[in-house]
Amino acid sequence: MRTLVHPERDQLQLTTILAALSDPIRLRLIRELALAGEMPCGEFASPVAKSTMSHHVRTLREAGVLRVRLQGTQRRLSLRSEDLDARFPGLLSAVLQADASVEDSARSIEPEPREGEEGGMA
Amino acid sequence: MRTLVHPERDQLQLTTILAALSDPIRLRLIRELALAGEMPCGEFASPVAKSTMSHHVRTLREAGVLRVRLQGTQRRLSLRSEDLDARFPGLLSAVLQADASVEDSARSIEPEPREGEEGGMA
DNA sequence: TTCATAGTTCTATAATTATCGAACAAATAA
DNA sequence: TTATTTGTTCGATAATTATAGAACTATGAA
Repeated sequence: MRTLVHPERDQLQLTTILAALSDPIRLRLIRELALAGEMPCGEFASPVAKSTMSHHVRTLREAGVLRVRLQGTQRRLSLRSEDLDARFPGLLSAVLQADASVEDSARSIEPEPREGEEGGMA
Repeated sequence: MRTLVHPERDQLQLTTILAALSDPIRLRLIRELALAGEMPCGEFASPVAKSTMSHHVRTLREAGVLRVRLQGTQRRLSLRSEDLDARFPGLLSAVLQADASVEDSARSIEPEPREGEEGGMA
C-alpha cells in the first residue's frame, strides 16, 4: 500500500483521456488543479459523495491526467502537464483555456435536454 | 424533413464535445473527415452496423463537431472546424495532431484491460 | 411505377458509468 | 492505546451508451 499505479507517458491513450475529461466534475477538478498547482483530494469542494469523488480521481489517475502522491493521511493531486504536453501537444492547454462560462457548472447540476429532432429522416 | 438540427456555435459545450471525441470509431471518422474535407457518411469504412454508424454521426452532429448536409440520398459530412476553433481554440487541432499510432484503432477492437490496483488503499 | 441506394428510427440488449452508503485502512494526534 | 482524519473499496442501483436487426423513408434511376 505504498505506491499507486500511474500509466507511463507513452501509454497514454487519447480516447481514454478525452473520456476522463468529458465529465463536468472531473473537468472542474482539473481546472482547479491547474490553478492551485498541487492540492489534496479533499480540498476540492464538490456536490458528490466521498466515494464518488474517489472514483473520479481514480478515473483521472488511470487515464494519466493527474498524479496522486501519498502524504500522510491525504493524497495530493497534481496535473501531469508535462506528460500530457509531450504526448498530446496543446490538448491540455486547449481544454484549460476553453471558455468555462455557463456550460460545465450548469451541466453538472442539470443536463441539457435532448433536442427534439425536427425532420422525418435525419 | 429538410433540415437537420445543429447546435449554434455559442452553444457548443466542452464536455459534450470531449465525450463525442472519446469514442474510437468517432475519432477515426473525425480524422478521416479532416483529411477528406467533406465526405458522405457511407464512405467511411467501419466495423459497425449501419444503424450504429448513424448513431455515432448523430452524436457528433448534436455535439457540434460535424455538420451534415443532405445531398440526394446521401448525407455529406464535414468538420465544423471554424466553429470549434472559435469556441475552443486549439482543441480540434490538438486532437487531430495527436499521435494516433497504436491506441485508437487498437482500442476499437480490444479494450485495454483494467489495470490491477497494487496497493491496499489507493 | 418499380427498384436501388443511403441512411434513419424503433426496439431490445449488453456493457459502462455515475452515484451512494457502509465498511474498511492507513497515518497521525491525543 | 484510542480516536480522528482522509480517503479507498465493496455492493447495489440507476442512468447512459454502444451495438445490432428490422422496418421505414426519401431520393434518384430504370
